[in-house]
Amino acid sequence: MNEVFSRLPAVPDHPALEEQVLEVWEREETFERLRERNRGGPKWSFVDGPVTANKPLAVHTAWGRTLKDVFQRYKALRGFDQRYQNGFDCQGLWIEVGVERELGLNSKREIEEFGLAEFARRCREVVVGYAEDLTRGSKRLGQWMDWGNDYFTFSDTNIEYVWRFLHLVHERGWLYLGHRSTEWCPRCGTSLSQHELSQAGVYQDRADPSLFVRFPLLDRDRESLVIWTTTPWTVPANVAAAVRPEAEYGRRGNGEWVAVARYPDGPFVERKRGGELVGWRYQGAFDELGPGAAVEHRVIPWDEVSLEEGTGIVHIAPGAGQEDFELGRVHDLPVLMPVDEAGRFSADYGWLHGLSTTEAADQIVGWLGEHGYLVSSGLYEHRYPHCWRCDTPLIWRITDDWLIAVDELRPQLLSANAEVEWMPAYMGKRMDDWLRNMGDWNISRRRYYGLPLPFYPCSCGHLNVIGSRSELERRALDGLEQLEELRRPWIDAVPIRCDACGEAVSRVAEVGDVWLDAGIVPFSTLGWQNEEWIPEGYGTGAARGLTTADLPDHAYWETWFPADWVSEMREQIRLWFYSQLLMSVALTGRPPFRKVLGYEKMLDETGREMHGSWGNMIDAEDAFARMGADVMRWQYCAQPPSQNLLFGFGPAHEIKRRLLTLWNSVRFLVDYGNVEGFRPTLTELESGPGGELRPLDRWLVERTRQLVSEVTAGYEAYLTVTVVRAYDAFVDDLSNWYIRRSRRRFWEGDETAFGVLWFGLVQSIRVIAPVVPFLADHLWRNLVRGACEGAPGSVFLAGWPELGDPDDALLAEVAEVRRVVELGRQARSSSGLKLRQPLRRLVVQGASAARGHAAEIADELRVKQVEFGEVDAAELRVKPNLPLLGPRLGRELGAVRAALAEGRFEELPGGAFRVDGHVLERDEVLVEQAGREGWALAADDGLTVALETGLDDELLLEGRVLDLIHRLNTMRKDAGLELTDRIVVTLPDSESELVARHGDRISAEVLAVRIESGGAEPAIART
RNA sequence: GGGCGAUUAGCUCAGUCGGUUAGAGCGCCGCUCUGAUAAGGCGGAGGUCCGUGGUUCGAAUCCACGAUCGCCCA
Repeated sequence: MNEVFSRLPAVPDHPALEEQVLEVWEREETFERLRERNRGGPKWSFVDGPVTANKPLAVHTAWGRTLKDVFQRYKALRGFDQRYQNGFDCQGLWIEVGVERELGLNSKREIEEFGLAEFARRCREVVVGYAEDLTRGSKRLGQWMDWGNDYFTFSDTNIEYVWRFLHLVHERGWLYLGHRSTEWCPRCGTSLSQHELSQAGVYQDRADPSLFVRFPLLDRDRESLVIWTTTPWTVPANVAAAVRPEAEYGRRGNGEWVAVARYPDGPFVERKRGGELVGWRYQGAFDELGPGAAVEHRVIPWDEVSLEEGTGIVHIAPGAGQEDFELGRVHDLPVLMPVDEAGRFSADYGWLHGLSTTEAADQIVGWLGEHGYLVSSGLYEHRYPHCWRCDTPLIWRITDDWLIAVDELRPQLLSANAEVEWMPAYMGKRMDDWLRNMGDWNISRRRYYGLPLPFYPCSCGHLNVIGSRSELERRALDGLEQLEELRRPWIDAVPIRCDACGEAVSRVAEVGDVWLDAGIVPFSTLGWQNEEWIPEGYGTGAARGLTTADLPDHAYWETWFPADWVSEMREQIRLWFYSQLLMSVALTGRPPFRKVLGYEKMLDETGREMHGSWGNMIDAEDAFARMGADVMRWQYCAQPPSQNLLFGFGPAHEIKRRLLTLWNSVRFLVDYGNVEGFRPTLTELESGPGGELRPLDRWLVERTRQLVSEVTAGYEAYLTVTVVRAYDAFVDDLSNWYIRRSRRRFWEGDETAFGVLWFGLVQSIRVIAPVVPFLADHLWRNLVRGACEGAPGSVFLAGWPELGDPDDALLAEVAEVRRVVELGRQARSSSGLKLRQPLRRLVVQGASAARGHAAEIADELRVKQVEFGEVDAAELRVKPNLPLLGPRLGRELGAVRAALAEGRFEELPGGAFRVDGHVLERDEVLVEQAGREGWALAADDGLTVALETGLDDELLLEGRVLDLIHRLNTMRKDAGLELTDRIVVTLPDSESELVARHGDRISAEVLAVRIESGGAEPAIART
């Protein structure tokens, strides 16, 4: 016999099933057909943030990719035309540092010796390799993207678009070369931008030396200033000491001056206002080494001097600290910069020459001690910034960096951000805070593999900024023939003619911040201001041969910009979301996205950070193999985005069990549907199930409607957690109410029940498909495609169910029935009467809506009769209806409550009560019943059920029948019989009364063709 | 140092507009069902709702202060 549905194994093998589905998608070009189907439909624009191509897919990245895929799939099911362009981030420190490590190079000098051209080629190879890895992993995750049509930020096209932006920035007068103190990574040999410093992991706890240093005063005999520092290497750069003018300072017996507030116990032999100390001159600790000797060290005033830590006298080294530098400008202090790009002391510093800032620390402390400058030293634990890439502690150096002034743009940025809908909302506030407080954008990096800054400053004072490749070619004096890519080292060999004086001028050595590369994406990939559409025009420079992406024309940009939705982790607020916003506002005055979904951090399942070295990192491949992509996706989607995700195999196990309920429900339909020859009707997905619907059937249909409307609302709000929760609740209702209540109908072949169950399952599979695409499509193929003529081959080609609004009254009715049943079970449980023992009667009070479902309740609780009415009980419990009585009685409520609790009330006709001098109307109280002999009661929220516990011979006999049926069915199972096998039952003579009175029932329940008598124990045999 | 958020059962978290006996999942214990069975159902133990004070007839919920943790900024 040909079965309509394929049988399902008892437990799904997710990874195997997913591989199968991937093959089908590939073979049948399901994704291409979906895109074809939606072509010309309304547009939904999503722009994918570039993923750095420097490692294979990680479970962290898979979170974001899942969210992107879920909403793209949802929108596709709703008929939206989409772009599906994936992107890779290909330049910058991430890439460089990885290659540097791989090549065993450890400084900029070694990279230059290795050769920049070869270095660039190696960087490209790494990007190509990881782009392939990431693509493979993302496909395995189920992400539907236009793979092969990706954007790569190292393409010349992308670089040109950034140039164009920088050109405009220069025209507006926002570009400048800043001479400032910046955070500097001595290992990488470059400064860092403010937003690089804002990345997670930059500020780390760290124990540094804590030094109290004495500077002898020049004009005051045997007196000195005491300062405090945690960076010994900055002491040789000291030029001043700052005091708070209005604070009080005191001199100790040994001549040391400190702030009184820091040492309230004194004793001090002399006290002065800080202002009186200003101008005092002192001797630097390292003056004899050279640079310090030429400096006049003096005391300066500063209102910001902290009286919370240190000595209240602050060591000022403008060459080695940010505030110091700013203060130095105000007071016109000399700048001593003791260390070079690599953080090593320069030749001017005598015996310190060549030492790094960390190597020098101990020696400096020793030297200060030996020469009488050290008061004391120890260790100090504090948060200190580290390089986001190589973890080296940062230092401060004075550098000339290219910056974009943001003050003029700031108001526009703020108003643009106000138009963006952020989810969760607090992330929008974070962006707002950042925009209000951010400083100018440092866009230069002294590195190699990155966007070449198109700046050509001429000695005549004119700054040439090149805005495009053609402009470069037009103005080039030399080197065009060797220009492989717009990249170092090739571009450095192309000097241009200065616009102002006509002299030859070279490019600056710096490359650009990676966030320029990423921020320009909504322009460079969509063809902003591009006159003519160029097929495969994006694959230029380093991206040549890697992608088939076109460079579209401006009309296309107009169609797809701004993005309707973007989604990345919270960190991107100050990174990609920011750079995009700034570039977009500068170029167009508009925000580049309408809605943003941000999400928090991923941790391991115990709440710790995942670290390779801690052994708690989960490899994506491992997760695919052991939990499967659907389970991973479910785990991501079940997570409120405003909270950290605790990811792991433990939660995965739980999810598998939950998905098993769905699986079991489908399996139930498949098994019995096959047995009974059920054939679903495709049109019923639109029209609703056919046949004579019973109340329970109508309930499942309404419940399905409710699910579709809840899930739709969840997707529309970009909240997957709502979707997952609604789905979970639905499956529970379908399985534990509809199927359980209807079992008998299924094994009697009730077409209507099959149709209704099929309807509920299929509709639910359709709406959960974006979250678990593999499982959903697998089940769709079984339940619909294989069973219905002309059915769409994939759930993703079936559109979205349009079922209308649910009937809330019916849903509420059944909810009440279930409450009654739950209370009934409680009552049974409390009286110790198991369900296999039938009981005579159940009385229900306070559940009028459930009245029409008496038969269901009776069956569910195995009682002969259900009555609705007053529970006649020994004790009446009356509670106040607080929302009504609170406002009415106010202060007297307490006494009334107490009186009710103690039973001091009088029942009045019509359901009212007299209590403590007040008359409480019927609706102002909640009445419950409690205990009476021979009854088991359970009550909750004004609903009471009473179960009659008395047993008579007939009930006892029926209990024995049910026990026997149970026993025989267990024997069937133990014997491994099929659901349809018929048996002969042999029973001992002691059971003859059961057979005589209930023989037919027993036969029907255990599928017996006849019952024989004999033996000492019941036995069965297959016929 | 400044800002934001959090603190509820052993663990992870819900808790609507202030309302009656504060819930769920997992884990634990017991029971139960047996035609979903490597499942399902019910019950139990387990709570100083971070602390203190205030507002209110009534506070996990609102306010103030404090503690601890996290995040962001410096």
